[in-house]
Amino acid sequence: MAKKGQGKYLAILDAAIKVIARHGYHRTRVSEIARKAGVADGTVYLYFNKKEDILISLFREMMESFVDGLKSELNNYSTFEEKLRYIINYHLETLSANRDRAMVTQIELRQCDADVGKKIFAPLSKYFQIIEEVIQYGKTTGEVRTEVDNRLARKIIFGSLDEVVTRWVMSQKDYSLSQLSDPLLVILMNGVSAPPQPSNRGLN
Amino acid sequence: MAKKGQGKYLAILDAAIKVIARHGYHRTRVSEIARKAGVADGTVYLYFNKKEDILISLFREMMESFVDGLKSELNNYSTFEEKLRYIINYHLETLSANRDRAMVTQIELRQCDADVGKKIFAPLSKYFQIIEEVIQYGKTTGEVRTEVDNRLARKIIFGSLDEVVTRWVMSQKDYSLSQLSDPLLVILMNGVSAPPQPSNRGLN
Amino acid sequence: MAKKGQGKYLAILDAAIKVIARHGYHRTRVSEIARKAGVADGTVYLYFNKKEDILISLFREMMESFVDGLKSELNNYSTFEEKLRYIINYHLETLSANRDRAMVTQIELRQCDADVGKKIFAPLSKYFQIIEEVIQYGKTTGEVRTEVDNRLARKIIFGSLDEVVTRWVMSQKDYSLSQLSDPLLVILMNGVSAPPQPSNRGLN
Amino acid sequence: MAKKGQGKYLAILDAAIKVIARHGYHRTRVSEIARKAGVADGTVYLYFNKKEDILISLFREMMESFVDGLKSELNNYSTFEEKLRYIINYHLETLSANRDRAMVTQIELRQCDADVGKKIFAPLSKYFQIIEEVIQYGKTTGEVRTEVDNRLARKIIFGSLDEVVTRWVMSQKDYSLSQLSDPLLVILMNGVSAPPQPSNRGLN
DNA sequence: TATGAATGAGGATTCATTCAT
DNA sequence: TATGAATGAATCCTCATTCAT
Repeated sequence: MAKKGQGKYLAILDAAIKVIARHGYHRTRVSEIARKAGVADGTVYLYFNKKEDILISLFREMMESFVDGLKSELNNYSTFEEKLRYIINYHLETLSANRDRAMVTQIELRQCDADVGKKIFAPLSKYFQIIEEVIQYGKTTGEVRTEVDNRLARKIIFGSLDEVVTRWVMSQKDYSLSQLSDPLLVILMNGVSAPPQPSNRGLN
Repeated sequence: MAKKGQGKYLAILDAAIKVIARHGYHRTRVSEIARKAGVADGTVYLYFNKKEDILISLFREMMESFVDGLKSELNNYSTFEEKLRYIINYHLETLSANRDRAMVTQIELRQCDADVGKKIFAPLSKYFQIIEEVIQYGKTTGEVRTEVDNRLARKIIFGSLDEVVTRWVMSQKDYSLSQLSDPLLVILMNGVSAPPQPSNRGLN
Repeated sequence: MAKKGQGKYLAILDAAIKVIARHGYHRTRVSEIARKAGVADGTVYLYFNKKEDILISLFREMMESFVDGLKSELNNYSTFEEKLRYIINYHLETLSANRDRAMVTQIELRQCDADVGKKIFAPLSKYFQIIEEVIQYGKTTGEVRTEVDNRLARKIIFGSLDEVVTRWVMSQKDYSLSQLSDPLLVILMNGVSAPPQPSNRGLN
Repeated sequence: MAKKGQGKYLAILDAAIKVIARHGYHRTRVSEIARKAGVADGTVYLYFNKKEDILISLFREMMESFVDGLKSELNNYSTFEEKLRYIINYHLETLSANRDRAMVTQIELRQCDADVGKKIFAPLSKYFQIIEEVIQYGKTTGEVRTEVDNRLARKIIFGSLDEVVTRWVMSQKDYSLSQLSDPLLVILMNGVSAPPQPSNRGLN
């Protein structure tokens, strides 16, 4: 039952994702995580100090691999639009690849106590930083208007992605997240408003 | 100690907001809500069936008054842009008016178990519907591109607002939410991208 | 099952005496005390904050009633010897009246952690004080040598009584403690040494 | 880290004395003893069957060396008074030489369960026997009144010494135990009472 | 309606002990 | 002999919920 690889530590994290996704963190008993990981209850405490630490480690591991994966590819793209498209694709595809993982990220990780919140913020803020850097890059290439506030734009981008994923996770339906990438990119780039009419003004 | 008005029911909800905002839902004891509301522990169960119901009622009450307030004013505006501006203003100002309330909405309400999630979705979806109707309205006035997917646009609008509020609630800093209304509107309307260069100017 | 009188508080203490005497404090489960007291597990925590507090309260209650009973009678005696005899009788009879109680006092109460030790010392020291006052009184009546150190004499008196009770508690045999009162008094008063021989010196 | 000498067995006992003196037996984890002894947790179980056995062995070793040391010297004294003085000195000096050791003897060793109590009694009773033999010897030399009950006198002597040491161990103050030897001897020999007044002096 | 003492199921955590190496 | 990772039984305490008053 226990996973190989880096051993019981990963086995416990893997089990935690599944169990927490199903029941929610607070309804999850440590003993159930242990059972699913194929270890004894006490073994969990050789790798984590408290139940809460499982959640925090879970998020840290996920965010780190998420951000690492994102960073490594991002340099392959040279325009802002390509970079943003990549972020959107990466975000949606990574999260839709594993619904359990997404569920933990979107729902469970927000509930926690203030302490947890802070510990979770650190890895998240690296992602924020990357987005803001891309926006800044867009300004240097002239693709992004200079009046745009980097931080606000980042909140809009991240907030949109996050909401899209949240609704997907909460929805029973099984639509594909990736199909939303292109329309999302278009709106983030151009907004929702129709371009000013080429105006038949001149015709009158 | 007990609030007047609609009596103990509201007193309990008021107390719940404060206590949950401070400690988080799961760390909040029913007895603490009761104490803060000035009623006996058992009295809480004359108005609510389970602890969970307090949270659900809390959200329903908040969303209903939120949506009612939004609806009643929205008709005063005749263009899509005005309507969207109003939604943004209303959302940010209503939530920044009471940090405790905002905290409960943004953080605590997401934690709950699947059941709770569903009960919470109903009032929220009314808000979603209003936003989508406004978008649809924008299409009829020609302000919104018809290719824009209503549901996706709604997710972007709501997701952006939600993220802006979430960062505000989590942030220690005390900046004003309202100041973000205008720049947010601009980006949602026009996106982040710079307009195509009139460019061939020099060619003429 | 629950005792009447001052209600559950006393019922729990009574149950605790019996259970702790049988199994020892550390082997005693709170749930067993609760069961014997005829209350629910949680009820114990309405009257005591921690398991440890049961032990402390137990000792405080016992020492207080012990000291109160001792004080009230002690004034009836006017010589040091009578007072000391009364202390000895009272100590031995009170403790032999309830073997469970004695067992808790003699054995279990000494084990505790430093914190407990300190909380237990306060009531005990009242008893020490009474003994020392009686010794001092003996000096004023000329019954006690003035070179005798009050504190040391108190330790000898208390230590002797304590050891006598400890051996009785630990012994399986069922001899009477009271029968030791008189010989104990004699030795404490006169020591073990034979008086100097009236010495047939004069006869030679 | 591991002590030399008889090897790990003694290292573990030494470590146990220190750790138990600091935290108390029940709060002491076997792993802490192992760490302090410089051995692995499992190694402890090559030398002791159960945690409890460490305590019992500890006491047995201490009592055996205590009794051996006492016996060997006791024959050097020929009067009861000298022998008793030696016992008192030896008891107080031996225990004050190592506060950790004393702490374990006085406090921790009393806590244990009935089973432990019995196993501990055997080595202790050798000490009791020696004291009683000395008392009996005092009767043969005429130094001790024959009415004195040997067992009771032993309890008084041991109880006094024990109480003196207990108060010293529990006290924060750092007074010398040895200084109590002489006054203790005087009271045990002669009691606390003043000699009968030669009184009829004035009549002559 | 209102109370709040009482309930008791539930679960995180500890730590003595084992055993494969 | 020695190790120390792994075990899992054991239990204190919390707190949502009930119900006699």
